[in-house]
Amino acid sequence: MKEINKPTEGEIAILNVLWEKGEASVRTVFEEISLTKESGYTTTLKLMQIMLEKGLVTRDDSARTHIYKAAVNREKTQKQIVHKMIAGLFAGSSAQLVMQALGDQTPDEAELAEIESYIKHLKNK
Amino acid sequence: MKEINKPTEGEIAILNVLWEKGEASVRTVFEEISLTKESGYTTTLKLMQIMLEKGLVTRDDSARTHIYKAAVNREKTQKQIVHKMIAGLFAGSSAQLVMQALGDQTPDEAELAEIESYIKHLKNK
DNA sequence: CTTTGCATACGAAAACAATCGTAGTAACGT
DNA sequence: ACGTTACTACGATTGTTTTCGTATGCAAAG
Repeated sequence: MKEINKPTEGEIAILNVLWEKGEASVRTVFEEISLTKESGYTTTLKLMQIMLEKGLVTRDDSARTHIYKAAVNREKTQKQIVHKMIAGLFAGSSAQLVMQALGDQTPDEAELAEIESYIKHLKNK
Repeated sequence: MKEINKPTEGEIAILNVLWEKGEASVRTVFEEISLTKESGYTTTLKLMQIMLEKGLVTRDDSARTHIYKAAVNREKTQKQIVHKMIAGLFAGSSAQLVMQALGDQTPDEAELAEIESYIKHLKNK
């Protein structure tokens, strides 16, 4: 049975960089994260080491500078978190979440159209 | 200055009960929470006392049994959290969140229709 | 070769969250 | 009136996450 390893907030930030870039060194991740958050290099390093232990990332340590990759699937992880959120905050109604999300910061036309067609797709099932 | 008081998970569970019921005693909240979670009465009590300090709830302590109310707006709080999530986990694309939410656990026809009409509404703006 | 800089490793503190035990007290049933 | 039950208060413990300081090693530049 696969254990549900809910990444922490700090871990998610790191995963985002790895998902985005495919792979990255600690420094690269650190610099990316530093853009929005204030903390030291070794903090990111430590966090990534912990994530390695947890199996959230893998790394190639054949070279002096280790290169990390996400070991968990992006969509799957997102789904986990969103699901938890729907359950906890929206009493199981995904519609509520959706409308909250849409109302929050209206997406552009293209995005709306995308969602619409996705809904059509769902209805024809 | 508007405080960025992000409630913790345990606090959200309590807020949900208060939002749902309008107001409630610790015991009422505790019993509601006990349905899904295992922990002691005083844990809920303590948490609610902390929430009072943080300003997340108010209470009427004129009677022996204190009655609590949520002090933060439900939609606003949901919005805060969802927004944070979109920013952190979906790189600013609410459409992605929406589709993740919908794909996660397909909502029923009624919900889909509701969302559709909501999108139409957004487009005509 | 030596200095300097960038890497990793790791322990430990700090910050935050959740849990519980115990004490004190008001209310209630009998 | 008395024992039992239902509350609140609050300190202390435990658990988790984040943060940093320091040790150590390698490698490139001078």
